[in-house]
Amino acid sequence: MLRDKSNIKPTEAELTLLNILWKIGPATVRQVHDTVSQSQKTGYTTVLKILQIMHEKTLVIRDESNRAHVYAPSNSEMVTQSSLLKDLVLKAFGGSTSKLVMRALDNSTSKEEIEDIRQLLNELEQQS
Amino acid sequence: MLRDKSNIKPTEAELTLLNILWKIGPATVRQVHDTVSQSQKTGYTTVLKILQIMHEKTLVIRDESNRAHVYAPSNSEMVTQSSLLKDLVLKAFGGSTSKLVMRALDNSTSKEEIEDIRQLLNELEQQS
DNA sequence: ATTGTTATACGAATATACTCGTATCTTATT
DNA sequence: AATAAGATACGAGTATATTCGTATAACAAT
Repeated sequence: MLRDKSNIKPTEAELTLLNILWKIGPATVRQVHDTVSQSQKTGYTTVLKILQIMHEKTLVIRDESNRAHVYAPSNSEMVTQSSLLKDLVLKAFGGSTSKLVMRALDNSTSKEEIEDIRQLLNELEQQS
Repeated sequence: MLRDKSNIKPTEAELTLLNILWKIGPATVRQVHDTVSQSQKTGYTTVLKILQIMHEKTLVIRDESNRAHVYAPSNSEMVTQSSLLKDLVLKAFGGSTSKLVMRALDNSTSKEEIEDIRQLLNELEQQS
């Protein structure tokens, strides 16, 4: 069974690096390593290797025109977030998005957040 | 670093079996295997082994008073769902639950679901 | 040109997840 | 009692994820 390239689920380490690339934009291994090192101890070649694997999986694209390759995410943060949510909805919420949303919303949700979500619900309703 | 027992993340195979246990209630390996077999081909001893591992991880409890042990989830579906969501919020949404919720809600959300969520928002607001 | 710095490539060690065969034990049936 | 059925335990093979050391190549500085 061939995997749908558009729907590869990044592993935990891969997601960490994707978060960095979304934040700082296209970057070299050095830059990614510097950034990730601010929050956790990781070897340079570890970051390199993971980016290489991500390239094989087409999770990132890379520009090899310079000696230090420049990596960039293949998919936007939005697309990846949607994909991860879809996966979780299927595996833990019986396919029901509203169940997931209702579970996500709990007492710790602030008034501002509640208002933001209300606003979005209004917009969604008008569209349909 | 010791792991918080209440916050162990089940793997994909483990979550499949947990879903079955939540649905059919406490069950023997045979019953779980019969159920999982309805949707996928899996060996009996594979199910057995995974349940044994889950027992070691305290993801399930088991009653050994009869020859065929009876397995039951340690945590409710609700608690596990919340835990998985919390994990995803941290790893893919910068810790923002409302970002996750807003990403989860898209055009495919039905009017009924929208109304359900509105209702929940009202209740949350009154509580705080 | 030689040396030092910095890059990629590659292989290997380790950890975890998943799968299943075989051994062994318990209970039921003849 | 002997056999069959059905259960758990255990070990091992395979796959994937993660980590990093070492080799080698590219470039810079002297």
